[in-house]
Amino acid sequence: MATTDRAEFPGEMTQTSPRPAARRPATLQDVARTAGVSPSTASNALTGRRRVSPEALDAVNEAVRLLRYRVNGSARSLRTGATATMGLIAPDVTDPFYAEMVQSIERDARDRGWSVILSDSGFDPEREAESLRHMAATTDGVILFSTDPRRAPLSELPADHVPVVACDEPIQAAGVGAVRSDNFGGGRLAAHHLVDAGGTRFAMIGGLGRLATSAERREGFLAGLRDRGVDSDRVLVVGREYGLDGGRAAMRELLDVAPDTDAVFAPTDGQAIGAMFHAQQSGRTIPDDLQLCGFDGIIWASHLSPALTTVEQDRRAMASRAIDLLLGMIAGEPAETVILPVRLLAQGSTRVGPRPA
Amino acid sequence: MATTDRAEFPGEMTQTSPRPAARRPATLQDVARTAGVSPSTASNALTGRRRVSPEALDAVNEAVRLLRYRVNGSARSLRTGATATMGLIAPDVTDPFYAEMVQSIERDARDRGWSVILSDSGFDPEREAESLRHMAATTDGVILFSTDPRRAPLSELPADHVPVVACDEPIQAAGVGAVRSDNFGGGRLAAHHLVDAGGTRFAMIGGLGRLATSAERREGFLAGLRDRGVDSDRVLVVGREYGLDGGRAAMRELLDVAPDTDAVFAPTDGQAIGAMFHAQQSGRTIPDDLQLCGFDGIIWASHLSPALTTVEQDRRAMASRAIDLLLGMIAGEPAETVILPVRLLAQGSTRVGPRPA
DNA sequence: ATGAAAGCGCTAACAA
DNA sequence: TTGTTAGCGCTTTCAT
Repeated sequence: MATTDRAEFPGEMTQTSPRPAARRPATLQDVARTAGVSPSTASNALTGRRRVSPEALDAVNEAVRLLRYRVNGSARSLRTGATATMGLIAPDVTDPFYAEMVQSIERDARDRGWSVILSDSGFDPEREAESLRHMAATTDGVILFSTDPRRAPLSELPADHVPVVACDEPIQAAGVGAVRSDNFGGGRLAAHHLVDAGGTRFAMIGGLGRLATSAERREGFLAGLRDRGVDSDRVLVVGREYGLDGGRAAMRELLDVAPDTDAVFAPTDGQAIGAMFHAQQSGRTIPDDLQLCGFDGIIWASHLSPALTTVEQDRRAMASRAIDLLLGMIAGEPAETVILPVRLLAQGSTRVGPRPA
Repeated sequence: MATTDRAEFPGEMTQTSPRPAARRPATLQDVARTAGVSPSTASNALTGRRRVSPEALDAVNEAVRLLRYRVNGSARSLRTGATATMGLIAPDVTDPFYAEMVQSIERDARDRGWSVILSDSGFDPEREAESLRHMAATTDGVILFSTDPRRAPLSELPADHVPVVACDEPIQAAGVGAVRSDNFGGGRLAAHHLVDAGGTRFAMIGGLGRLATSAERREGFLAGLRDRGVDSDRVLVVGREYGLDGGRAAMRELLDVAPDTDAVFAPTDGQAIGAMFHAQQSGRTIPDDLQLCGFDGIIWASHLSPALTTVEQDRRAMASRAIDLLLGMIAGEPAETVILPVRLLAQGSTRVGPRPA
């Protein structure tokens, strides 16, 4: 590194150079010198934070092109205290719902000139807290799909608090932004639909899951059943694990305990699909023997046979609102809570209910 | 920001403070002062790059705890030229295969103290190149699931080349590390299996996809058929789009052109599953009417009815080998190419072939 | 509209 | 083993 001296004998240049001339990357100083302006003018030309004469601007841009200059992010961050990087913590990027959210958020962020550091918490509050702590020190803000809201991991953060937007999951802490769907309303929507489609013996699988979201959807579902005169005390609620396997297990338990169930709600599509697979492999026909409604609206739901009826979340909107909110908070605006509407996507796993006259 | 002065009148302290005392985060200087040592000793105590007396070590650690010190990554990076951050570029994190790879890589990296900046290229070489360029300037190395190997985007990088490991996809460029499965061998494995399971009229869907991986698997498949005496010129190869929709479209085309096909290979599970959905919805029974074999071994493959026979890639191994390789290259070791073995996961979408006596 | 100069927080020569 | 000091590349007063 320190041996920047040229070879003293031409012969030495002929050595098998494993790498093409590894020149020191150009600095802003180099650009300024080449452009014939001062470093501060070069800086202002590039950042646009101060007006610069057209000539200077051109000269700087030309020098940048010539020298293939790229700003040194570390130096800029050290100076300004900002990194143009945000953290993103999700419980399981293998789950299509989170995967879609990650994709949308990352694209949206990049389009605005931001980088995204990803962390998969694996539904583990420890990992989540550790990632959050790390990101508090290395990013300008974090979008968090929290795994355990009761833990309120934010209070454990170092004094320098990063802006945090809680996505999908509520978090009990002041100063935290939040973006999520109308989970209660969605659960209620599912209940109404299942009743209208002719369900008579209702159950919910995955209704005991650790995510607060699951609880909200469950309460909405039970309330929706009550709206229609169903005694919600008689509604079976089983299962707490997420994903296909969680749904399978819950459906197994359900068919064991209450084989005459004919209308089932699941708080996530992953669980609903796992449940559907198990029910079908146990010989049930959907929707004839059993009607099923999920939540999320992941792409897979629409490809299955039958396609899964589900309460669709507007993932794109959640992503962009979360970023709007986070960037706003980074810029000093106050934290807000955004609740997005959901809609019922009626597909083959439920029968269309009797049309009202 | 600049007004760090205390309020001159006690009364002013009572103003509604929107945020808890936003103290300046502690610096290493602060730690050194508190611990009663020099900055360099504090630095060495924390990084372990030079031996430090036990007393000094204790004092520094205590000061760190006391002041809740966290190292300023920008400053460290500016000084050392390293960021402890790697880039990860994948074409579509919504595809379970990439999602699983991203999850494994991220976990593995974090366990080793590295952060991961994610970029979804959306199968777009432009986005891919742009991300690569950006990461070349902000990370210490990149793991790249390239979308278009012929483009050889690496040659366009600025002179300062980051170490790059091409994962899953080959890249035509010197000095690039590579980790991928034995795609040719896997395709051949699929062919043998389908023949042994009684297939007679073979086809491949998604065999025209843009990824080089698809071509390798195709060639292996055709070679495998030839091994068994099948005239590979008579094997239909259709479809170029990825994902469930790509597989659906390809199967539609196939059933249209050659409805008597009874054994199909797809180069990715996503395509295979889409194809299976379409075939089933067109009234075919799998495996009775049509046998199907995919490639990747994603979790969904094992949940379907019937479960999808597939050539399984060792995703965990790919992830950890890619990171090993990348960290090695960052440390100055030469680029290598690692080819990992695959195995056939025989499930319900193919009939078990006649056992050889 | 421009330039000179200071300094963000850290690590690594170098000296002791 | 420790401390002193310089400087990584950038932005930003402040002065012109």
